[in-house]
Amino acid sequence: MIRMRKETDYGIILLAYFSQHRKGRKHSARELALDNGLPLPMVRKILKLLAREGLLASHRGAKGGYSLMRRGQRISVAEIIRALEGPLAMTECVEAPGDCRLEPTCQMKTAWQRINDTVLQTLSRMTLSDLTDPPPETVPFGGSESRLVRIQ
Amino acid sequence: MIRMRKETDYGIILLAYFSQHRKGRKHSARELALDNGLPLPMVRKILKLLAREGLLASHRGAKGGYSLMRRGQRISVAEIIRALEGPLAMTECVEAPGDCRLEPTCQMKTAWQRINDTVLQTLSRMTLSDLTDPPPETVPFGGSESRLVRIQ
DNA sequence: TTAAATAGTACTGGATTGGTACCATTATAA
DNA sequence: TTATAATGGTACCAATCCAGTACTATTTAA
Repeated sequence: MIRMRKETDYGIILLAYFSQHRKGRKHSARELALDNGLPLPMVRKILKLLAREGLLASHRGAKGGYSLMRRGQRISVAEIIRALEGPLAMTECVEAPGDCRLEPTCQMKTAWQRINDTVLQTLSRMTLSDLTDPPPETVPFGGSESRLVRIQ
Repeated sequence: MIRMRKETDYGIILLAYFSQHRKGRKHSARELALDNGLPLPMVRKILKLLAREGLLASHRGAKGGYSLMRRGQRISVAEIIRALEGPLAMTECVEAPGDCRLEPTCQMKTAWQRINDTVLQTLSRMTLSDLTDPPPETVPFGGSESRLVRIQ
């Protein structure tokens, strides 16, 4: 499966909403929940996280809310995922080297490291605004500053 | 996190073991568990799955065991993952279009589809033998039959 | 001073996961 | 023909994880 957590899924929806509105604009948890059809308590939880991780700025008090810290073009999907689910680590040995009992004999470690890096690269190349305004090309992501690399 | 299941992790270790031995050679669950330091019942469970999914051939009876159906170069990591955890679907809407309550209003669907495709492509490009005998290049995976594509 | 907002934290029921157990079936070989 | 070594299928269990909720404290605008 390799399923995203709902938190992350929702988080991306929320951030996309921000990125589609005027840059500095504040949105409250209530507004975001209503407009996106998401459960308010979840939205609250997620926004707190995103603020703590530095993707959103929070404004307390009446007429408060959250605003995007950077423009959508400058926030990568990888960053969002890391903020909401922690570092991308497809196996234990990638996240906590030395913890896995099998590590001394297992020959997969460097392979996993590379798989991980590759997936991470893929997700780092996609920005929030790519999500809302899909770039024209069909094959792998990449905006204007793309360079050539071998695949397949 | 985006963590692999232990089942999948172990499964890849097991398949790599197969691919490092002579092609048609049979290995029993017991042998595999011992040699790789994995719990026998888990190994049994995984082997059954891999056989059902067509990656391994099973040979019942005494002196039985499992053997690889194809050579390591012809089995991709994506395939193994799919066999053990089902189709790669980072969100609900990718796996079961129409089931997500948010789908009518959510604008992320095509984006997720593309993220998914990209990650899947990445994993499809890596073969079992790439894992055991890492290719020299550092940047994204790809064997000899590579073609050019834009990234970054 | 009131109301509207975020901050922090704790909780809960249900699903998923890692791991086990057991019995049926199949095939080898003495 | 029978004992044994193997897989096939299925059911089970405890522990963890996850989606979602609740509550209280704090901050700020009007």
